[in-house]
Amino acid sequence: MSSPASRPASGAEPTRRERQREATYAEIVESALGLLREGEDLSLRAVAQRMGMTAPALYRYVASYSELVDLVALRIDQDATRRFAAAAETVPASDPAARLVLAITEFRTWAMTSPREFSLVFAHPVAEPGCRPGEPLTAAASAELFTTMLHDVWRANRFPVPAVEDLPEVVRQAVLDPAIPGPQHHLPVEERGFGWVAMQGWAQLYGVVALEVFGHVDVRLLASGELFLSTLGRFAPQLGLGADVERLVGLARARIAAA
Amino acid sequence: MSSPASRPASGAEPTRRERQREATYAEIVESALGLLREGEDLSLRAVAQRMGMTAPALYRYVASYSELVDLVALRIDQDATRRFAAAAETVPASDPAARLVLAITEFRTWAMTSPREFSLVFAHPVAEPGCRPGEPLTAAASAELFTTMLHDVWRANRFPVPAVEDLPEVVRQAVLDPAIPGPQHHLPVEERGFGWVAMQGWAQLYGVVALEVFGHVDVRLLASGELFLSTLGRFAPQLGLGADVERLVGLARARIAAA
DNA sequence: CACACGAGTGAACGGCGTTCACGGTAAACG
DNA sequence: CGTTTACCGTGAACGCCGTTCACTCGTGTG
Repeated sequence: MSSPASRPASGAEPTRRERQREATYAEIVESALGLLREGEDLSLRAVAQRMGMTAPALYRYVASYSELVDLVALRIDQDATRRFAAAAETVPASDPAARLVLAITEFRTWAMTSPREFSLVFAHPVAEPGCRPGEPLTAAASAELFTTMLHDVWRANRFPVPAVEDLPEVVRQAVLDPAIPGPQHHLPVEERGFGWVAMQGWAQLYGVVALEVFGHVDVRLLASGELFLSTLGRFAPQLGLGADVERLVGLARARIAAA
Repeated sequence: MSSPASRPASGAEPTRRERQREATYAEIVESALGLLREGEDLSLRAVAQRMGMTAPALYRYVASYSELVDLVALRIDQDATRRFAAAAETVPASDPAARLVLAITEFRTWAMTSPREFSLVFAHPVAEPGCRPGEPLTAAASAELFTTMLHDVWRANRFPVPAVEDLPEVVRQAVLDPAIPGPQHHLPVEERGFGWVAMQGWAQLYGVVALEVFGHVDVRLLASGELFLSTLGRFAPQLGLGADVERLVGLARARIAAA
């Protein structure tokens, strides 16, 4: 059954074989990404062929096709998150609202230009038979980034968040023990209401982007991104950014136009 | 290439062969639905076997596997829409807001209990390689239903909608010539701003439901539906239902608890 | 009656995920 | 040093898939 590769844990330098193995892992994911980028189907055989190997050999590294997909999805999420962060960096840290807006605008642009990658990461697990909702995806780097950036906004302007004790029971529990890593863990208990606002914001963002990517929006509206922008404009005031809405939406519009 | 079945258009009664053919069509879709319901994989061979036929025979009815999927998705959308409408009917037509809320709550419940059907209809086209965003899906019965119900709310309370001339250029064009059939077509031009509100509302609803179905929400929050309810509560005021929010959210909460 | 056409079949092709028995090569050990 | 062991990769095979093609019925039409 070959347990998931006996990593040296914290042992000293990795041995030759281990380095080799790690390199092959990387090449597998890289090849898979290449396939996706070129519009090819993602399959074990195709990945193997790209590496000059045969499909069964890949089973020394992944237990199944779906594990390969998970691996790739994880990597896509990480790469994309780096890209979102880079978009935010184009503006000084003293303007956290602008950074947040640029990052989520980049999220939308990325999703529109890489729909297959997007759906792999964000709409993947449900297509297979015999799966129930629940069990959140591992790919959460982007969610953590957005939460952190929203947290920066909150640190700057302390927009109002619901009191923990006013939240419904289940929500309170979820907020007090967040499933996704991030800055919420370090918040004092009284301020954990922030997490609830973050979830709602994420739902808004994800919703409009998914709707656009999956083709449920009038084609003529897609390029302009007006639906996305209006969602942005509607949510910003809840983040204490009411006075800044026009500037922020303008920022997002400019970035969309530039893409 | 056998154009898509030479229907008798508006000709008198259908001939024997045509009735037979129509029945087979129906049985194909029915068998496919059965497979989905039972958690089996959807495949031409499986559908054929279920009907006591062989796979190649299906090519007399559908041109390809993906056309079968489209057919099934269309049917799922229709069935589900009937279900949403039935949920609305449990409350008098004099209370359009309650009807709308019950319908979309049923939409969420349906999506959560039939995730594969949901993703077939609402997250389908992007997974295949070589497809660009755009070209909206045919499955739009549910969208039309929700728009109509929102329109009923608007007729009752005339909540404010943006003036057509205030809308961005592309939005105005889309609103003046809607892609989805519905009551907007019969609206006087000055009132077409309603369509923009409808799209935004649909984006909200779709977003939170998709997020939940695709497992990007804390498991503990799923059953209660609090994220959905809070989205509802946040959007209702924009529909001139500010005074009614508690009642409407209560209605939705009760229906979720009952399911 | 003869004809044409529609529906359905079986065989086949290439591709897929996956399993398995087998070789070779590099590391690990005495 | 030699030997053992563990790992990496192969080729063949299985059963599934979508799809094509030549073929056979049986029915409806002229």
